[in-house]
Amino acid sequence: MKPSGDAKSAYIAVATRRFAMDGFHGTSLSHLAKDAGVSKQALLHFFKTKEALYAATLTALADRMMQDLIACRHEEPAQWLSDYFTTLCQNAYADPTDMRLVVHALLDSDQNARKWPLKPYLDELMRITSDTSGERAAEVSAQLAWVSQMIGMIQYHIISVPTVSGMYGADTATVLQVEMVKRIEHAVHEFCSN
Amino acid sequence: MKPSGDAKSAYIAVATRRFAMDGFHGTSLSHLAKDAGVSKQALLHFFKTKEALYAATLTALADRMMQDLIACRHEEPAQWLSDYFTTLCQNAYADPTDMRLVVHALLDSDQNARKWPLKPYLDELMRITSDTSGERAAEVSAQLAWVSQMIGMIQYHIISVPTVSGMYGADTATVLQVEMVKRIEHAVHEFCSN
DNA sequence: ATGTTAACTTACCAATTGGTAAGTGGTCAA
DNA sequence: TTGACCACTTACCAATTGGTAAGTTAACAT
Repeated sequence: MKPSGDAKSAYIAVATRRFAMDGFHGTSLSHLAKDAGVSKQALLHFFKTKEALYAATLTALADRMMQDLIACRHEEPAQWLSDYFTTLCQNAYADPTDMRLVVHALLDSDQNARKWPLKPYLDELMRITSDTSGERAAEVSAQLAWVSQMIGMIQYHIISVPTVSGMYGADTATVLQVEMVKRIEHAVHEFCSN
Repeated sequence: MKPSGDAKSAYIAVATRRFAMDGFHGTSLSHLAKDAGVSKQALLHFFKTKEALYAATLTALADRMMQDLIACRHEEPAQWLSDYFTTLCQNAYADPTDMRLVVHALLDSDQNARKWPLKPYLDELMRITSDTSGERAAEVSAQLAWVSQMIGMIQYHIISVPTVSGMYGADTATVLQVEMVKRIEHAVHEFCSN
């Protein structure tokens, strides 16, 4: 018998990739099973429904994003944020899976009121940003706006890469990537120094 | 007999709403037919496949976005951009359909290399931005980066409204909307005055 | 009156969907 | 040795999918 946890997380890994690519509705259990090299019911043994597997996928995503954020910890909040956002963007060029999954999940979020597992991650991000601002830490909405703007800017940019590349060529897309990282650093700098 | 053009565009309107809500894979021809109050084959009479209907939907979207952009025309490019982006955002609060559709289309764009109908719209936006900058109109990628950042910021914000509302309450979401419009104006101002 | 065409409808199709039921074979504690 | 349990498989299911084929109905030009 194979160790249980391994198989389960392997299935989540497979599901993550496919859900990120094709979304919830674009992914079938049969495809997932074929990707994982097992029968469809192997998945349903661990996750009672497709929805449950999707939920597990999103929870794992939230854990990963929180880990990545913590991994960039730095004494200076400004440096922390700058490091985090730039590495987030750079890594997403190599593997856009997580960013795509977040956006897919956002688009799905109306129809079924699912408890959103990314809230702790967002809260932690807002806590860090509140440390950068000396006395004016009052307005929560301003921090939420900035954080939302930053991750939105990164995630949207990542999901638009294939389209931009198709429109203006791979060269332009590459130049745009460099430009975007510069803009991220600029945005963090500007936010932390006023 | 009903006039042909009316019915066809009515079907596109129905499809637009549903594709924007549930994406391509989450929408079935039967649902669309029920929404439109006709049989499934009424749709297939005008659009040979589901893909073709989706493509027509995206083309209509592109036309609409171009129209909205032109409708805001102004002597001053800076004013034009400011007007356009703020009204785009404001309208999207009332009806997020178009913004959601764009994002869905972006996520779909890898798997099938479809000719992207929004390119003229993007080109026009970049033309306007190039008018704002006096002499430094050289770098196309910088303009593309800015334009992509602006529409990304707006579209991502719009699709995240339900989630943010669920996380932090409708009140916070409303405050965030006001904050976001201010940020748009600030971004346009900053871009046009350096 | 008649033929043509456009805008549909009902009837049907194979393929795929998410999910259930009932095993199978191996591991491990007693 | 036995019996429980776990990870998994094969077999099956009703429902739905996108799409085809063959009418039907009404407007309109000739």
